[in-house]
Amino acid sequence: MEEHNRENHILSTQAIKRMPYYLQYLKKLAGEGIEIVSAPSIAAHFNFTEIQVRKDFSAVSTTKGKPKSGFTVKELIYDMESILGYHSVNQAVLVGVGQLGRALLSYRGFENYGLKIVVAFDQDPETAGSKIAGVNVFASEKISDLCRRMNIPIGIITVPETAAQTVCDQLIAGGVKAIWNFAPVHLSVPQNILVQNENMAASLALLSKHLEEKIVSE
Amino acid sequence: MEEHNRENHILSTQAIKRMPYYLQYLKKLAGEGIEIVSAPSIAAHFNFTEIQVRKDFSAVSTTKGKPKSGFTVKELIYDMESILGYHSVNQAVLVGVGQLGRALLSYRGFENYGLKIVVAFDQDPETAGSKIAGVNVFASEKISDLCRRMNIPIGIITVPETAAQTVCDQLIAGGVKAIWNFAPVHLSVPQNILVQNENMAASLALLSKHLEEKIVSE
DNA sequence: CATTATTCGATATCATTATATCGATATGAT
DNA sequence: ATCATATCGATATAATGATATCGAATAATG
Repeated sequence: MEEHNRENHILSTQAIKRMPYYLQYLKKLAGEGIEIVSAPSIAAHFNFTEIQVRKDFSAVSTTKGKPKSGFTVKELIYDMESILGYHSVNQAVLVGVGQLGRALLSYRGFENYGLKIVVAFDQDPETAGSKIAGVNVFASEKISDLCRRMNIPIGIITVPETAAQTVCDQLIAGGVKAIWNFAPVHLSVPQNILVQNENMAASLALLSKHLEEKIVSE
Repeated sequence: MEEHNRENHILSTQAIKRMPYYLQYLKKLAGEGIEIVSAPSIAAHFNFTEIQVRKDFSAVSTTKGKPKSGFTVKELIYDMESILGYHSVNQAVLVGVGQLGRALLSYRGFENYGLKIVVAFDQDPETAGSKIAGVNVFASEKISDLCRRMNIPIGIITVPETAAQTVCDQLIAGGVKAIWNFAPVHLSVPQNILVQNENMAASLALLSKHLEEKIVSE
């Protein structure tokens, strides 16, 4: 007799990226009092295929969908939030308190995504010592030491590209496990460290390519 | 007799995303006076395979690489910049002058990527009428009209998620061809309009998934 | 001037991701 | 109760993207 547990359904990288979109929409539906939702209706909203939606859901959901009706909105929300780690909060530090750094510090929404920026760093002695959006800013020399002592798993890099690799090395020296990199450079890191690049130049590349209409689809 | 022109080599979406990284590195090399570069050396730097680098290069380059030596740095830079449209400048408007909007307006680096933000919009009557980083801010009601009159191809959305679809519709009504969306929502648009999402929640999802070590590679 | 080592380009294979097909099951209508 | 229909899950196929293989080219070396 076969056992059907969730572990068979693997969650691909692409699927993970779609989760926040599903989640946002499901929460909106829940807010409107909708309790059951079908894969085809979700697919219609996002312009996905219903098969893809069904697969994505089955990869994260602990319960099955019901033929002819669909999935329970609340359960989907709960399951996705669990999978994405929104129920536990990860602490992060941010390095580089320029315009972008300040914007990220001021964006309180991250806590909904399980991320809390607890400390920031900046090279400028003026900025270091100040407090931005309730977060203390320290001098960059203290990165490694503080990260290690506070056992911080995530580092956010919002420094100019020339400083990015140095900062990255300091974060890793401080024991950080994952790096969210907003500098438009490639960072060299050891195997076990994840670098998540938020490279706007890359997005822009797709944009302008589209405007030239020579692109090959996605 | 077969003709070998560049048109055979198609440029995939993923390859386009890699271009800004190559470009950044190639420019650094050029700054150091390096004139020739090989695929294996580039691959080593990025932790890519040399085959991938070679394929990417051959998809954009007008000239061929030379066995035993490599590619001409200058030519690669020129070809990539052309492909990515950095030589011509696209005008854009930005809607939503909050923290993030201000950060983007202040970031002058976009002009290197062929993007120039010429006008901004905001709902708040205080903000509208002001000037941020040299860019005039107008009231949101004027979006469609101004975009159409100035023939703007790109709209940047940095408003809260509740307002994003409305703004999106206004931009499209104004004739915008591509949208760079920083709001964490799916936008519904006609077929011919490109939406490039810059969803930090999606990146965060991958980050925290990695921290749980349950992820399935990339 | 022949030999060797390195890189190139083209074609082939493999991996990942997305879509299509189809039988099974639940809901609502007759 | 039976039938029609919408949706489900599972398996199969297709598309996209990454990697491996291999002969050809060229620069450096003896």
